[in-house]
Amino acid sequence: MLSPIPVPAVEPSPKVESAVPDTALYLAKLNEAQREAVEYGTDVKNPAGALLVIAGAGSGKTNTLAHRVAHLLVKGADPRRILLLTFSRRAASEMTRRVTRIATHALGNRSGLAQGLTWSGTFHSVGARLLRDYADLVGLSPSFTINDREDSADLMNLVRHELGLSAKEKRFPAKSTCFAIYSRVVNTGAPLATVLDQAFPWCREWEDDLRRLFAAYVHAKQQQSVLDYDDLLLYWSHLAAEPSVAADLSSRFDYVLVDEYQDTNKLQASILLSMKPDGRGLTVVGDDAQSIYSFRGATVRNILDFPNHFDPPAKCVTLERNYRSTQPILAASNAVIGLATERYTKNLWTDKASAQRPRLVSVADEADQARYVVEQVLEAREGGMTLKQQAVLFRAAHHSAALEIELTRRNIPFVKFGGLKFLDSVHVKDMLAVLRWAENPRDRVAGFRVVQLLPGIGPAIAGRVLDQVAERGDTSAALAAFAPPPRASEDWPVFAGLMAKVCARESGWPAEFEMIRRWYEPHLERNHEDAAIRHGDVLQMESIASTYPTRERFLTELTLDPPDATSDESGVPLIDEDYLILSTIHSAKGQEWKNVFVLNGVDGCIPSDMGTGSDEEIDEERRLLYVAMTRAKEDLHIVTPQRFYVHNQTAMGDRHVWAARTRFIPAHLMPQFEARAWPHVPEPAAPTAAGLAAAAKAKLDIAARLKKMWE
DNA sequence: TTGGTCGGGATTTTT
DNA sequence: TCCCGACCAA
Repeated sequence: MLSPIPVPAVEPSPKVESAVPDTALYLAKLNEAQREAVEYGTDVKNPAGALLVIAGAGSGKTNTLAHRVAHLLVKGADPRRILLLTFSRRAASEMTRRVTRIATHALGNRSGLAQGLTWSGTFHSVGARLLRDYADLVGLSPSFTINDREDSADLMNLVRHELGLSAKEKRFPAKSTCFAIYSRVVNTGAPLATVLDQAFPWCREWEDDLRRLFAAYVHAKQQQSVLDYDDLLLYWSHLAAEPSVAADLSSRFDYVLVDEYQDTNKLQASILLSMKPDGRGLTVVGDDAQSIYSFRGATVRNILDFPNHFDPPAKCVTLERNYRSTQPILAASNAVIGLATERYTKNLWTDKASAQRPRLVSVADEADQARYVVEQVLEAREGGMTLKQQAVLFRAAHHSAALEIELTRRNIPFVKFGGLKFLDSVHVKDMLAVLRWAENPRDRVAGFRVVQLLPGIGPAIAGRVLDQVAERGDTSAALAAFAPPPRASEDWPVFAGLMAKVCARESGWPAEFEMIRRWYEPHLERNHEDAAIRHGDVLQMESIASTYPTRERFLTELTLDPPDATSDESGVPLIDEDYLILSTIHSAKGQEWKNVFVLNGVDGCIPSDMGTGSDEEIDEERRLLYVAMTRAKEDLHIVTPQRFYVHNQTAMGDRHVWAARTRFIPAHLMPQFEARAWPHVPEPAAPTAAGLAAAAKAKLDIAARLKKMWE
């Protein structure tokens, strides 16, 4: 059943409209192209066709988009009928904050309007919200739960065992690989065979088994009423393609605005096109030179082909003026991206002059790289630059390992973005599994995990418990009736009692979190050496939990938008404390710092030796370096260790390799950089005769001393 | 059936 | 280095 869309309660406000001529203060601050992007087709009674904004790095993209939204509100658009799709929730809240600020200037005390901007978030989170509204219609239980990547891989693994694929002679691909293949097929819409050829050639031989596995996986998800990330898009796209629903769905929103459009995939594009088939009210913003998510199925074609999806073609505005970086940094970045095989749609310029070219620093190894960064960071701080204004970027999360050790040793606080997540730790997952199982008793992965927390219960008995629960359709009753093995007889009734209370929502949210935590504590102590640190995490989770209104909201939002920073184990720095930023290049998207260090500017890291298969992959790695470089406002250091250690790779004897400077900075680009070696090696002074004699004497002395040890 | 130990193998980036 | 499956003892 579709609920009618509420009529906007916003009364028209002629006073405001007439008080805001085109030269309004907030518009006057924009440059010409930005203003064009902000003002295009904002007659609220008659939204114009699609708009594409190509916004180069540092060209004020977020600001422009925020102004456009604010401008729409000023012109009388209903904030509840604006859909704002951003890349992360962090980007969404940043956007809301700016819109509020701009609207406050323009609207005075009516700025509360921006609070009504409730439909903003990632494709996935918006998808989840819409699907709860339309759950009945698509045959979903409204209490469906969402599996994160690990959970999805676990489910894939359960299914794989059931199909007997784990007992093959040759080893079947790992569960996470299976899931990655599945996900890529869904997101690109390409046939399995193609995906295997292009991205997973070493799994080619398993095609038939994989197809069976995926069919069973889909079946299992439906049985258990769980969705994975891809399902949120997949269900949404099917919903939007269904004529009877499509009209209702698309009429919910007058304006749809999408940020970081270069990182959307085919599925996401199809959703947009079915929501706004004629493009009216649709705005997408992005930069084809910053597309770095093709491993997730994103395709630059989305942004390049966008205009011609519509008739007449979408209006295009290009923002080419860079407000972020100094001229030498921008010149070097342009030179790097200029070597791509594909030509990009714009050339960035700036008038921020500087004499300092980006530095290309050669160091001996990763240890020296870490020391160099620390020395430079501290020096900049001496010069008045806070740690927060500086960032260290790298291709893969583990590249910062040596640096993290050095920072910890020197007591320099840091926060790391990307890589291992809060959610990936076992204790966090254990707690979430209890909640998820209570929320959705059919969620087998969650139940399987929870039941096995009890000593004396392993996979076999856990399987039986879950079968009982499924049979009865009532978790509390099934658990109460279950006869546990002797070893678990003491723990069992306590556990069954806990689940009964949680399932019945007896204590309510968030009180039940504390109840579960108390039950979990002894198990945590028993299973982990470092229980104290983990316990701290669980307490932190408890305080996060209390900020959500319901259990369902907590679960959904935590899986779709987990806290993405992990920090040094010595303690999470307080918000107002100063700390250095460490981040994967992917997680640095959209951000900027005064002083930026790029680690491991060598072949094998950038480009990653995993991504050198095809020209497309190499170009993506090149864009990655471009993204990293264009984060810098004033100073940029690309560090190239001549020797670095190989992690997580088939150790063919050698634990390290001799590395060459990244191929993206060939010799003819060197004039763009200031090359230097660190530490500075002074010319060795020629030994004097006296010195040699002294050395010879020392050698003898030492030899004598060593002998003496054993006398 | 559980839970421990042992050995072989491993593909980066995230919603 | 860490993860996963195989194997074994209780």
